[in-house]
Amino acid sequence: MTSLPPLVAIVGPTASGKSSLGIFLAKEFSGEVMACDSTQLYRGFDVGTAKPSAQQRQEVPHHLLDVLEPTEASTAGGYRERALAVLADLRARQCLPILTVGTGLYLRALLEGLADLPQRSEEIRERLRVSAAQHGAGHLHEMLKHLDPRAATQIAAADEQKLIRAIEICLLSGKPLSEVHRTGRKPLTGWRILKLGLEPPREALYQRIQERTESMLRAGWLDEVRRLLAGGFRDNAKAFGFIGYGELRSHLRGELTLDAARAAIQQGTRQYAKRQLTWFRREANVHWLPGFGDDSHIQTAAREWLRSQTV
RNA sequence: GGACGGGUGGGUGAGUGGCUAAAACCAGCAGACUGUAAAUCUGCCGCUCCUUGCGGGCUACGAAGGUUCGAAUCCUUCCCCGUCCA
Repeated sequence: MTSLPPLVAIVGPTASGKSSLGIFLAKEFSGEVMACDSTQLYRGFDVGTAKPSAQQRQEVPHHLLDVLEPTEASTAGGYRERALAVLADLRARQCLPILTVGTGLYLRALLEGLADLPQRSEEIRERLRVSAAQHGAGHLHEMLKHLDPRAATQIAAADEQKLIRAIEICLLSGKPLSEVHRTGRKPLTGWRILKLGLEPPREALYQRIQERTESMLRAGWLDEVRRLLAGGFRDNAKAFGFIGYGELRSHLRGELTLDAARAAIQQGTRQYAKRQLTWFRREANVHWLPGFGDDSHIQTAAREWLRSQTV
């Protein structure tokens, strides 16, 4: 009854095997993989972001990897634009898009659209930050209360990052945030969205994170960091905030033992996986599979489900 | 053998007679999140009962006794750990 071409989105926590499942499904259904991950966008950050290998990328075309320099900032809006371009291309070639989704916000931005919000302004942010530092805690929240009382009730007084964004929008648009939020949101149309979720048992997932960290280190993660540091861009390059990169840099500087760095990475990754699960649980219409994406039973189940959806 | 210092909830660690189921931080769990999202923030966090209440009961600050209306906090003995002296 619907003739719209399907679009598959695989959601799941880090280390749940989204890439493997994506490649498997791409082969089965002659599709191509689109990463939906804020970190894999960055060139040069490969091992630590668990980017698909060169070989995997040869087997199946991958999109939205390696499109940013470490010093560039990725944003949900930017991702959406790039993704729309890729989708147009895949549609023209009648390829099945398969998104491997680590970054829930980016998927939502793509599927549901973003409101017509002004982009960030570093000048305003700087001013707000200075003002916050001068006036102390609670100041930004008070400010937002004046600009948009409704929005203020939804953002915690301590959440400086979100407060700044909200105030920024009010100032730039001249309207309250809660009003602007309701305008201009354009959901993705022309595709039939099929969402698959990977949710392995928590203990197994944590075990896998443990092991994957080890194997990333064996695979030359440290050398990668060394190379990036030699690249000489500024310390505050956003990508160095990704899990592990900061820790390994500290280790290379002799501030952290490798054991401590490894433990911190594993812990940070577990916490990240948890947050991803919290986000994805709210996602509507996800067909959940209770295991890892590289498990053949799960792959079969995914394939059968997709078949049943795309007859 | 002697002299000090110390043993607190999963961890670090505050607390020297009642306001203490015990600060703070970490870990853990749950949650929020429309342009930094691998980010940022929130709640819960001994066990248990129900009529879910700033409710009740039980257990808890190395162990055992004691003082006191009341002890993690004072006293005694014992057991551990650290440093120093022999």
